[in-house]
Amino acid sequence: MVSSFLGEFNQKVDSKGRMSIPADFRSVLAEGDARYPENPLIRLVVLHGPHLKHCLHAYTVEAMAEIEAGINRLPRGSVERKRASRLILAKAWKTEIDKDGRIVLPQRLRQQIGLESEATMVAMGDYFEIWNADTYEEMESAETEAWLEELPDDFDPLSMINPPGEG
Amino acid sequence: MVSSFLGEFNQKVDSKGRMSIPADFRSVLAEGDARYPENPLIRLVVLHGPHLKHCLHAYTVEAMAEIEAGINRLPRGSVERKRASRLILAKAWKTEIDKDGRIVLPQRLRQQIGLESEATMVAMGDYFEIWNADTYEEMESAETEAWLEELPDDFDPLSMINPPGEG
DNA sequence: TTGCTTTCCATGAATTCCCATGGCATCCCT
DNA sequence: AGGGATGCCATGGGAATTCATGGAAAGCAA
Repeated sequence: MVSSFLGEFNQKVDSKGRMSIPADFRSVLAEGDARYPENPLIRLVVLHGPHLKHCLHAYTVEAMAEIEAGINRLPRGSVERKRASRLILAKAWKTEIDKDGRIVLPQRLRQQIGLESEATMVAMGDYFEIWNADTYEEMESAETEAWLEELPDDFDPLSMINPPGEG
Repeated sequence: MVSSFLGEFNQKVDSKGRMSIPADFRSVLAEGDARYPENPLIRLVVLHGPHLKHCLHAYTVEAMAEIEAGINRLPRGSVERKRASRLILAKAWKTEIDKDGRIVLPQRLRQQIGLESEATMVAMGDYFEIWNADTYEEMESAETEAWLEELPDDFDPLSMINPPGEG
């Protein structure tokens, strides 16, 4: 059982594109990297397909292996498999966290999500998102406002979840 | 079957944000942590989503695992799942109780509920709430007053409960 | 060389760890 | 029942470590 990403963190991005990965996330990424700790440099995979306009998705190498396995289960030569490969595999970037706990995001990826001086990383369970901090804040407050209007004051998001064994 | 949180406790919060977890709660949290007692540091998860303005919710890791499982049952990539992740997983904070029986609440969480020097922890069955002691006292007395007006003098809250096995 | 990338080191702040204290309840022995 | 001893619990202070971050140095390619 691997633990999942939890929480939300802001980190600086310097002029070289360097960005600290929060310690909490590093430990999850380490769990999902069988090579660790023999090899102390923790790996991760960042997806940046065309469906991701505002943020990048970061996975452990283990979770990425499962995604790859899922693609391999599609019929060889099928349109679906080619499409999935093109959108996922071709748009994946594997890298390592350096000994200071940072990665260097290539300029191309920073541009794609409009990342400048500050990033927000948002846990989503088996992956986390990388946002421009300002963009994320806008999106989130807009979204929160929207559901605060729609839903009763005392709405609890836990009510969105069904108990097990109920179809 | 794990035992549930019971009772209501006040604890000091020092300038570093440290707060003792009541021994009664610790033992419930320990039951809900499969890693205990091999690993003597009991874990817990604190939720602080936007629906929680006045208090935080603290869960055992086991209860949190169920919540995560519920989220994972939602279709991958669905709006519901993303929303639940943003409101729950991204607003969750996993920590450990140190060997002195305390946790350190990050400043950000203390601010969210206006927690200063004294906290009240209120058992709610499978989780407990963390309040600023003053806020809780006000809220509770106001609520109690309201109930006394609405409800008949001889109202027994136990009447709200259904017997088991009756659908 | 020139520009770009990677490696290494420095620092301040924040966090975690470790030890000390005092209160309260319990236990035990006489 | 007295009265001490014991142990757990909540709380405080200070030391040590980790973390995020900035800058310099060193490699590499064009």
